[in-house]
Amino acid sequence: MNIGQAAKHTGLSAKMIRYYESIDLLPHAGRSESGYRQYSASDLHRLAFIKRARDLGFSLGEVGKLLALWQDKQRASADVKALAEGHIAGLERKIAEMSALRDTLVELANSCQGNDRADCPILKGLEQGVGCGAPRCAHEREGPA
Amino acid sequence: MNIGQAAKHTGLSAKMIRYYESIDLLPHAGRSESGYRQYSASDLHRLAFIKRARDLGFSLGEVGKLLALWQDKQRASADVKALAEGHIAGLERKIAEMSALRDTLVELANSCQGNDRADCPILKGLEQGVGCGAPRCAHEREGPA
DNA sequence: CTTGACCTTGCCATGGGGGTAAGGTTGATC
DNA sequence: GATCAACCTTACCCCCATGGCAAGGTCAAG
Repeated sequence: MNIGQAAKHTGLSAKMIRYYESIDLLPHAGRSESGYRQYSASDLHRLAFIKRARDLGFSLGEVGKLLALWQDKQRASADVKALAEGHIAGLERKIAEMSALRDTLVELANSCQGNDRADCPILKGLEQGVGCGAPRCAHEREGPA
Repeated sequence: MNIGQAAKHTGLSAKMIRYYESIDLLPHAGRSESGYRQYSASDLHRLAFIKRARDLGFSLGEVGKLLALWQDKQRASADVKALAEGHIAGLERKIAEMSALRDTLVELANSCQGNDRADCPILKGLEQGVGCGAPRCAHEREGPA
């Protein structure tokens, strides 16, 4: 099977399949006489695994670790669980940050009349400093990090 | 004031201040005789505005629009509000996506014993396809986009 | 043989920075 | 006057994950 067919079957782009090979997330694909990459059913299986892990938001580095654990029949399920839980923690951190930003913005937007007059508390908030729970927002905190 | 001092006062890095200038988010800074960038109080004001908008998660493109609205004394507050609400909607979309991913991962992780045995439902889920509400996860839906 | 769909490699771009090098300036100390 | 550290300048390359484009090879159908 050529790369285009493999792409269609897995939902990945041909470009990304080549990229994954280039960063050694995939073994080098076999080649036809004319140099076309050839994919077997087990290659498709691996590609589909990668696709699903990416869809769940794992980084390519994490996907690599998951693939290694997947291949390793001796692995402990605790290792996999730790990886997943680390990813969950990262997601929850980001969700919390974004929720804090959203809340601040909603407050600002609610205080803004949103009419054709110039007065706008949103811009005033940006001008003067507005409460902000995000980690990047360090200018109003005390600690070093 | 030199760029290092401006950076300290605003919480931005000198690097980013130069970058913002290079993409015309800032007017070209004045220069000393020896070529050092010089920043006035109003420059600092503008930099602080940018910093706060970035802290609230606005993209540099959005920051540019906010700056234009800020400068425009004739603007309608509705324009600013629309920008903020667009950003809020984007945040909420991302939060929803990430929450869906988190929920899926939590389910998988909960079903995993996390001991030293090899059996691991997380890897099985990745192998066989696991429910996924994210938009990138198209392989199990029907519509085109 | 031509056409068009597919494949190959390679380079550039994104956003929002970080790092690092090679050199010029400034100001204080010796 | 020399030297040294801290600052500044420009100009590159790096990250992530991906898209796009260009120039050329291949393959199958007409």
